Amino acid sequence: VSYLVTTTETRARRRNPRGMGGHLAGEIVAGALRLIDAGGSAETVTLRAIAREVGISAPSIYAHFRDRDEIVLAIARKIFDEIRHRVAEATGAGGDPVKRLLAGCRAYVDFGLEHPERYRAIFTCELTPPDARSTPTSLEEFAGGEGFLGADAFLELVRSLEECSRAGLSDSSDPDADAVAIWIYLHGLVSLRSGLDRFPWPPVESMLDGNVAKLAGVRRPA
Amino acid sequence: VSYLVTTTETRARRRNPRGMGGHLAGEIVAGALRLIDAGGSAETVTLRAIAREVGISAPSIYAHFRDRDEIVLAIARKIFDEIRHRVAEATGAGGDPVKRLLAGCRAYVDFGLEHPERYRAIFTCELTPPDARSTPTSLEEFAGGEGFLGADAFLELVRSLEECSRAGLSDSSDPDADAVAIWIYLHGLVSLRSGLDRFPWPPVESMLDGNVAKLAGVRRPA
DNA sequence: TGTACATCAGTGAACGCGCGTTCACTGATGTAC
DNA sequence: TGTACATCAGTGAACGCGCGTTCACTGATGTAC
Repeated sequence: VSYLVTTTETRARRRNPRGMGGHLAGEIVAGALRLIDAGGSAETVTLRAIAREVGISAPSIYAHFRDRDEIVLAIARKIFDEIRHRVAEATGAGGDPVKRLLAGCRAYVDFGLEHPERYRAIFTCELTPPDARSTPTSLEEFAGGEGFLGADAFLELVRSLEECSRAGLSDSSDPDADAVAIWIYLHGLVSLRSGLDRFPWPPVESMLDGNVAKLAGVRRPA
Repeated sequence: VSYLVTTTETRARRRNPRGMGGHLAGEIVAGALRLIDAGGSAETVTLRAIAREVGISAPSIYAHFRDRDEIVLAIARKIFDEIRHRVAEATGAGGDPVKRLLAGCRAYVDFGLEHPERYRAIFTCELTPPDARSTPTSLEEFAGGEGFLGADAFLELVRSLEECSRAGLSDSSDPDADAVAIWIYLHGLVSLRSGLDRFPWPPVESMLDGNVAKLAGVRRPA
């Protein structure tokens, strides 16, 4: 006879004190993030699995979220916030514009490679909140609205490239278009690398700076 | 009283003639592809949904596939074959090496943008067949094995870049690494564009050739 | 030419499961009198 | 100080659903004699 010992994880959660019931919303999002980090795709992270992870019953979630979609949206917002924060921190760290552009790109890629499941999750679920309906025609208009949750992180990139251009450090004739190209490269790097872990990738450092510099029309840094 | 008319789609499928039962395998893969094209993620394409689409009962599938995973693998193989074929066709169409490199990239991207669901599907499901277990250390070793179903299409890219280099048309000091960078760019272009359809993307033509040329270290074509 | 039989392509019913969501509820904690 | 009551944080049981998979089967078609 063999036993399958399911780790019941008795996890003696004690209920929040009176008036602190709102804390559960945070615990729910945190639990969902833990599930994503554990390798589950955005679809494996079910409402019931979250409840199990947090240590509550499934119906308890409905006091804090209208439905499953609202949880997914909350997770996406949180992940995007994290990316934006890390990129902004790197970009604002000082140095000449080229250095700051490259630091921002590094921060973006580092986040993606450190948290491949989170990065993947935000591109697997719906990225646009349901209330954003109009179709923008310019970059500014797009970033101004709430069209794409990650718009801020991307705008940070555009701004640093424009700075390079203004400082005469980039011969980019169209910074907006080149920022898009860089973003495409960064996204491709993260998603291809973490999707194909058996591929003999060159080390990140050797690929990133040089290729971003090429796309940005920037003289290679020393 | 309101009726929900589910299009029962009586689809009078007649059984395959004697000895032609094997045809059903093809119909199953074709049906699954239709489901993917219709917008379903790789997980929405369930065994029962496929059976419904093809017009057979669910158990009939087991005569041709061991389980659901085997169908998914068959689909992935088919899609990769299609990409490889289109890239090889474009690369082999003639012209100077740079022209052929760019044509190959265009073919890759065109496929991805024409069939965003198919492209997404192959990167959502497991890409490595279960029998490939060793971990390669070089590009050649990787492409030699069956490690990644899409290896052939990528190798096509490496070869055309090496040709450019040999013909003195590229100042790439490391064609393998630059081919990786290009692939990353192409993948990023396809997957970001088709994931974010509300973003004001510049037209493909204006982005592709120029940026690939930059990454390849190739003098911009006229 | 007729008939028994094997083969083949595919079915229908059933299984146990996990899902999202609903409903009426419980039991601890603070508050008013 | 004691007690009735409202509020709050969360439950347990149940619903209908679609899933992958299994099992024993059916009914048409070709073949041997």
